[in-house]
Amino acid sequence: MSKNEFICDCNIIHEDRVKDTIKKMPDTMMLNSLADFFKIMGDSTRCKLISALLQNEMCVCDLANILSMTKSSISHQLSKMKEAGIVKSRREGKTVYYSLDDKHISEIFEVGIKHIKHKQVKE
Amino acid sequence: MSKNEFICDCNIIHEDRVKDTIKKMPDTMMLNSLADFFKIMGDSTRCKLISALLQNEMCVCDLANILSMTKSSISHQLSKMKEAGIVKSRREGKTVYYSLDDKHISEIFEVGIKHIKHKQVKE
DNA sequence: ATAATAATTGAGTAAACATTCAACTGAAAG
DNA sequence: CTTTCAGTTGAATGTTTACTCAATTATTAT
Repeated sequence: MSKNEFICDCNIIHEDRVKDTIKKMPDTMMLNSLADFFKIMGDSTRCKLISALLQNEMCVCDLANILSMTKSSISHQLSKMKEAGIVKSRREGKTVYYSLDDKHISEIFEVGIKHIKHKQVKE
Repeated sequence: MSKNEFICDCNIIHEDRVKDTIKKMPDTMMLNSLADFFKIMGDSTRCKLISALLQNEMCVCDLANILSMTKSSISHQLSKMKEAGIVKSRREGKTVYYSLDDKHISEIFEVGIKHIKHKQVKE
């Protein structure tokens, strides 16, 4: 394999390791989906919404009060989370109730907390 | 509790549920840390780096080749990931080897993939 | 010493994104 | 029918952030 096959600006150091790694890595689509998913989790407003909805199903107004934010911003975030398959909603008269749409979310929260504690130990 | 105690622009609908939820939610610091952690995971370059490092310890040059990106951008990302406690590095001569710094990362990846499959089923 | 190479760093730029504001829907009550 | 309230939506704004480019550091070899 010549150096020119590589697009980047440097010489390759460990060809075998590189080839082996590329072979074993998940496909790009999966990695992009994963990144998109974590991107949705990676915002403190959305993390707060998730942790609230882990306790109870609630309406936009409730959630806005809990986070001390406007209904508008909460609604914007909920709609992103809904599109990402994290929450679902049901309407009851004028009120729209939101709840989590995936049991894995609590699992992901727990593992995330584990990581944070792992990090704290090292400091 | 009067409506004025709430800072947001709306009337409260389910006081009991709101109070109960606030009581049970993790503290703000933990939720912010969680969000920061997921934010680091929420980028496709960093997800690719993680999935490469799940296979092998590697140097910046290897990783740049695998991702077809410049050493500079890889180095920038690795330094963020290091600060977040996700990767660690060791120098051997001119070469710096990176590897994952937390066993939980693979667990988080797996749960993330579970979520994506859950979502795909619904579509 | 000097050259060469791996990696880092800082400033600059363009894209992505969270919140605000104002206007608008949809449903229930008078 | 019109008023009221919960929620949504789109445009605008300010911030964050990923990548680029150029310069610099650290290490090894000549």
